[in-house]
Amino acid sequence: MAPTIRDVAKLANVAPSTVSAVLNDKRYIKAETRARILSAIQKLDYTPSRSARGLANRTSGNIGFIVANTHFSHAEPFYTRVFLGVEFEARHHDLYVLLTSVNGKAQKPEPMPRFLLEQNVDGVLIAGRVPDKLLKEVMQRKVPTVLVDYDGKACDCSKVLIDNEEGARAATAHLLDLGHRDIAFVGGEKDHPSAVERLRGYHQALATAKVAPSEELEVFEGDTMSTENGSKAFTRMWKSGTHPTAVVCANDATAFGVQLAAKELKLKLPEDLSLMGFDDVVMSGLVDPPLSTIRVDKEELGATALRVLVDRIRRGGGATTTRVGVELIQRGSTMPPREKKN
Amino acid sequence: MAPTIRDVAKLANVAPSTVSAVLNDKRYIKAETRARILSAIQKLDYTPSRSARGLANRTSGNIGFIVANTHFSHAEPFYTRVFLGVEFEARHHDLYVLLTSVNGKAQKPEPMPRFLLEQNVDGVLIAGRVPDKLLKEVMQRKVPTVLVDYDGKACDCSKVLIDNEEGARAATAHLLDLGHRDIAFVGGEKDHPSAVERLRGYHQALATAKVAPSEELEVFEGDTMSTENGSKAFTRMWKSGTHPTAVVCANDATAFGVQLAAKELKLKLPEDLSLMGFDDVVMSGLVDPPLSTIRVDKEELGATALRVLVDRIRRGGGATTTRVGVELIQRGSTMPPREKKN
DNA sequence: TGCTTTTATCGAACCGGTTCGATACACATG
DNA sequence: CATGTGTATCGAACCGGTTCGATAAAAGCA
Repeated sequence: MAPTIRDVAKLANVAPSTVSAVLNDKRYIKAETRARILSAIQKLDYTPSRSARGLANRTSGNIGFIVANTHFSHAEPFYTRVFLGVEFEARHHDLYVLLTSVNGKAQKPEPMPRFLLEQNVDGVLIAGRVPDKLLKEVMQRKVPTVLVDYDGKACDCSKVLIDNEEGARAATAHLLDLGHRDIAFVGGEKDHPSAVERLRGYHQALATAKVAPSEELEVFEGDTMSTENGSKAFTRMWKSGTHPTAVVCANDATAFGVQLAAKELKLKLPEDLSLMGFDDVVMSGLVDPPLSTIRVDKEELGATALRVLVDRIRRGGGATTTRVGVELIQRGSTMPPREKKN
Repeated sequence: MAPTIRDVAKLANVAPSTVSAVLNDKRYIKAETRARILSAIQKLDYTPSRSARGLANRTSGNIGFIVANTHFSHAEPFYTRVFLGVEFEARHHDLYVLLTSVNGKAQKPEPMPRFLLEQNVDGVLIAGRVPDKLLKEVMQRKVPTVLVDYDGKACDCSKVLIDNEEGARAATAHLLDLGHRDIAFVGGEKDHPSAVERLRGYHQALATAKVAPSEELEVFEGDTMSTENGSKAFTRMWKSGTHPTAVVCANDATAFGVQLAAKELKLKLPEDLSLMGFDDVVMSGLVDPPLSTIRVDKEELGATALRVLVDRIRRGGGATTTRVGVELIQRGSTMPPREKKN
């Protein structure tokens, strides 16, 4: 049988409540008494029971991590790494993380995650896009919630997001610095919050460099930011006669699509076309030429989200929005444009 | 405040213990009383508190899932999907799953997962290879443990493994059925437990078809089952004058290696060489020609592991070994051999 | 010296379940 | 009719923590 707080109390010759006070750093405790209790804890290898603790102060010590299954078992371990960041940080806060996946394209009325129904979490992290319906239901529960990498509109909870605007600005500025002036923006789904922000960053960089934007240079396709849609969008633009010397892509996946389409169109990379991605997925370093991109620190994203959540749980307060920084990674897909033939 | 069992009891005009009896399906309860209690539970939207429950029967309702970080954030979401299978199945058993990653190449004394130190799990699943030291320490804790997809030797806990032998047998039989007689086995690390079993299955299939095995047709390379090693091994064999019409590979990665090497050697696929992989990773469907392979149902692997664990927890008993089935996926990399020129 | 404030510890009550002996009625049996 | 057995429910004690008012010694102050 595991030792209880009463065992510790007996060994240290104090009342259980005194041990509890030491454990929780409350009330006045004589230094000598504290030492005696701590040594008793050591001797017995005592760990407080989470169930008992939870029962007494009606907290669970758990936080829930919700992610769409479609995002999670994706080949690119983006949210996996976000989760690892969360779990690692949670260790410092004495919290357990309950990971659950929900059906991303929920047609049928999907049940809520158990830990919410059973009120068994002190807070919830929602990673990536999830169905609006779920989001609403979670909000109704009044559980402290933080959205990670998804800017659900009309959702007044805290958010931890990638600094998409700054990233796209840096990506575009990098191409401008290389001398490019005809820079396209190729995306998949046009309305995706991240895409919108990245497009804005692209515009800002152009404005700063006093390069006029152009409708023809901004193309989108379909309702996801996928390789296929990237490919289609770029092909359409190119065939319609718009020939940029560089492309800022909504993310790495669309960049791969552009890469494929460009090869199909007999363009030589990166000489004929410079390419910037966004996310820095594993594949980015493996394609030919390796993709220059904007790196997002996934573990840090998760760790930050957890800290924000803990803050809301412990200190309360209103909804906040935090942006985690990005980093430009220069690989082989970007170079100065060919000399213009006049 | 959430309703308690006493609220339910009051509403149904019974004692709390009677509600508990209904909840746990114990003792004699009059049908009419049960109905009254259930309706009260409904009306109040009552869910029993896990903490209180855990405290009373000193169980946590949690199970731990341990995986090496190197395996987990790998691009191929193998263990991610195993985990999803576990979590999904756990819902039916009213268990929460605590996922934690450990350092795969732990040189330094890494701390045990928290949930073990705090005795906060009723059982543990260990997915994939983890450091021997950790394995030993977990065993010492006497927590019910099940190894998933790792046959840790001298570890007398239950195991749930892939049926490697059967898979390789099926792969080889498929090639034999197509008419191949000169079938090679190409692997990476020769001593890897999975590779050993798969080689055995290959031998069995040959024996059944009364085809004599040959040393020249079995090649290995290096100490991992990687694309590079697959490529090297095949090239070496081919250049030494051994020219099979088909190859069974230790896994998909080595198969990709063989594919690359074969193209390098100006072989036309699949006409000149049929190829079988093993695992059915995401990439298998994307290469050219798409790889015929042996599919492992990762979610099922996880679900099975959880069921085995639950069984050990609830019913106890000795260590068992379970094999989960595999499925032959025929894609474009296999076809009958060319007519032999006599 | 007498009185207030600070420091230090105790112990009973409580959190929300589960367990199990006590109790009591209904019905069958000899 | 006495006795035994199966059915049905109750309620007190318990699981292992936390909380907080009570108590008292030590320190500060007039």
